[in-house]
Amino acid sequence: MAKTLIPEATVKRLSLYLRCLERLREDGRKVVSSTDLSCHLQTRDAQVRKDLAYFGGFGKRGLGYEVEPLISELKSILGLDRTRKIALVGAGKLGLALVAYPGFKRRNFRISRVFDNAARKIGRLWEGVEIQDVELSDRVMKKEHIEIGIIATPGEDAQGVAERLAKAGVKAILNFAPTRISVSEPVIVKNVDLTLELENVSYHLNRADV
Amino acid sequence: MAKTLIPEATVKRLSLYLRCLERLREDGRKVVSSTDLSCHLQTRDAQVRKDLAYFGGFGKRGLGYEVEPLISELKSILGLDRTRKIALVGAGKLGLALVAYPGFKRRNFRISRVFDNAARKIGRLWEGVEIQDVELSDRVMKKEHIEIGIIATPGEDAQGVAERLAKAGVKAILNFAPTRISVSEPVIVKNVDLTLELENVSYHLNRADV
DNA sequence: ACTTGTGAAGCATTTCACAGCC
DNA sequence: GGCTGTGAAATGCTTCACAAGT
Repeated sequence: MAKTLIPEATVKRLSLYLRCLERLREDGRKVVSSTDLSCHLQTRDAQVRKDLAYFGGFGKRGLGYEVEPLISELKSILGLDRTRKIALVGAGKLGLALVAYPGFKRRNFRISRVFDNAARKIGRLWEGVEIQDVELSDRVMKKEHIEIGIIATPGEDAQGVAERLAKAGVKAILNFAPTRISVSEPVIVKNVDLTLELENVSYHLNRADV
Repeated sequence: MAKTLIPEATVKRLSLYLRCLERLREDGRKVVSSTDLSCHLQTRDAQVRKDLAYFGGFGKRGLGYEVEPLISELKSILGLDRTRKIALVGAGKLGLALVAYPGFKRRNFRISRVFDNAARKIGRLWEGVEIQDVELSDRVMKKEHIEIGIIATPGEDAQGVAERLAKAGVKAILNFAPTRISVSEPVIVKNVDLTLELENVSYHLNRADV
């Protein structure tokens, strides 16, 4: 039913267009051209038009795109117009920083449950959420229909947690642990490896003379 | 002088090969084939061979690639065989989590300076590093030849910090703030937007029926 | 027999260029 | 005049298929 002919690269840029539009809106802009959008991101104007045209003719010829309606359209396309419940496993420094991260709330992502396996952490409150025993996660997550799981454990625990999350009926997993995970269930898995970008930088520094 | 004919996609995979090889080494493997490597990542064997061949004939026909030498080669290509000094600006929850992140140390990235502009944070110790006034950053960074800057401030401060880092002679900037930054100087800028992946997940959940 | 290295083919994405509309 | 939407061309990346080496 869904037309999956849309390039993944296009979908990734949608989020960037949304950010850019929100900034332009704050500056009071009512209408933007594809050229306006393209010069703030690093791409060509034709790319912007083609990307947006995949989802419908949002623009007006001779004029451009209206900022406010386009923001709404993009939010709807990205599914950001409704709240998504998230459970996070691993209440270490990184995990707790993610729970407090304002960028998630701003996009309607709500980390409503936090789990850990360390007795000394269980029961504590963080950002209004109680840290619970990971053993309870299966039941809680099924009952509350939590869609997304975030893994912020040490690398060696990541695979086990991933399998647990998958069994608990999660539809997507975001893995911040520096270990590749694989799941048999039909779950969307995204690995967010914080060192990858640094390694990439290191490579390019190495090449640029010295 | 540098042959820049190497696809960026290849460079990104190099880091993944390195991780995979280190795991295989722990399992006691001495030699691997391109097929071994490809099935752990999600790519084809020919891709692995082509990627590695860009940098030299590391493999032996009929046999495969020796694990230990290949790990060394990849580290050298990625510039991970020497320590890189990093300064982090923004001692909030995310910033401090990054300072403590073990994955960076493991790859020879050393966050040797931490800066903030909040008086109540300045002077505190974290992971053995003193949090310093961001006003001192220019002088300190130039003196210590710090190559990489990490921005972990709120979004509204990111652009200003980026310009400051660029003037302080940094060669690359990793921006964790949810705001696009741009710098005039010839600096490598990488935006690591933690919400991008979540938004991508949200899009795909939206498409997969409900 | 097994596995690399690589030109050639195939596929995906980006850019060009222009018709169509405001 | 300015700007979108879109086929067609160009570019870039991946996969195939096989010669060559061990």
